[in-house]
Amino acid sequence: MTGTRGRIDKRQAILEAAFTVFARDGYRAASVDTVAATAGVAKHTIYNHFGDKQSLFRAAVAALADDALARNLAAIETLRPERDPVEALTEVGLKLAKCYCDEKSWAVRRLLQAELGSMPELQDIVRERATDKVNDALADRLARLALAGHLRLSDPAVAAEQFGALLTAPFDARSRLGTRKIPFNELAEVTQNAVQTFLRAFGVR
Amino acid sequence: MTGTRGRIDKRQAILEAAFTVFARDGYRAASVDTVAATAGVAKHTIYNHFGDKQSLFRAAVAALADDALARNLAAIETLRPERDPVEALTEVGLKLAKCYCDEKSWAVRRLLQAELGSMPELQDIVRERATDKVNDALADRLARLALAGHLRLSDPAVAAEQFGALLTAPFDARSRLGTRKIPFNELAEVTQNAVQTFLRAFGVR
DNA sequence: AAAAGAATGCACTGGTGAGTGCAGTTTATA
DNA sequence: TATAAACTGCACTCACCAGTGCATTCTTTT
Repeated sequence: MTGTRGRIDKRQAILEAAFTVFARDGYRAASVDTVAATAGVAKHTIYNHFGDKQSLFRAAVAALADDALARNLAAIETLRPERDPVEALTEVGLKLAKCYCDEKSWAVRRLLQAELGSMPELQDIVRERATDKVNDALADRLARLALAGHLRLSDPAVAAEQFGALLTAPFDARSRLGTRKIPFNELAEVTQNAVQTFLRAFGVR
Repeated sequence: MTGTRGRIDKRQAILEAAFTVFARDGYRAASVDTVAATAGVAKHTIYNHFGDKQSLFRAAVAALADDALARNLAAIETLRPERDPVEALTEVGLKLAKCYCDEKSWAVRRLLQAELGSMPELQDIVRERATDKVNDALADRLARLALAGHLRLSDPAVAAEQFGALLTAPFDARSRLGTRKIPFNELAEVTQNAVQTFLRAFGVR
């Protein structure tokens, strides 16, 4: 009666393979046989663990969303009110930009958007696990910066929304929706631009 | 030898039906039979006009991209340097936001992103026809505003990029990727926020 | 009116993929 | 060591769908 119900290593291997294959081929074009082959596992094992293709997909996406949340929150932690706001915002911005431009992040967003029609719950899975929490955490930190006298803002939620917008939206075009890898200096440039504009609008100067 | 080669009305009906079905079901899940039925046309007719499923898809997406471009450019026309910049930016912002939140726009972006892997050319089709031109046009107008002394900016391209970011990115979250319809007052609110922040950063005050 | 071109309906091929059934093997637990 | 549970390999069903072939029926042009 130990915790090895379902042989965790296999389950993990399946989840990783599933994400790889789904990300490469898309949900519909990916076959369960391919996932099985990639994971080095019999097709039956997959059906034992996850029941059907949809559930496997949901599980894979959820796992990735958890990952992404952790990395984003870790980045936001860096934003402490006792630091120099320019420096701190730039560092956090760069970290968040890196998260956003991660290959897996692109894949999750792509899969999510593609299958929205057939599996609306996906939206909530990802939003509850990641997006919302990241925005809240960022808003909290910005509020503390404002309280410390480093920013002048009326609504921290809006400020977080806009900081995020300035930081991520430019990459949609620049990386051609994740097709092209963004070189580091461009990452830094966009971050720089975002922080500069954000501080021009909300900084105390 | 008149211009009716291919019976335009049928071709048009097919394109519209194709887009409807693709947008609803996604590229792979949509069957050519369904498109034919929706268009009220025999399957053969589709193959006569477009050759195969992929070409039909490309044609449908391209047609929609042309539409979107026209609407976006029309919106940007409104941005004339002799007008009051706050008013002008707000009006243009609202129009652009409306374009971005249009149901068809969401569908195009969804389909595009979903099929990027299997049809990379799509990216270029849409970018050449719409995105790039819109950005350029916006940058041009912002440059003229700056020249007229209404804005203080070093790089109009970056300014356009950021105005676009502030204007569109918030809707990704707020409309849940196009799932939820944005009520007008929220559209106005986001636009308001965007213009306000943009002018705080780049306005002459 | 005749001929050419489009469009239609229907049946058919060939391919693919989700999910199941089964018989046998490995691994862990008691 | 016995026994249950998990895993494997393979074959099989069933459904769906892109694309084609053909005989027939409009529609347009000359």
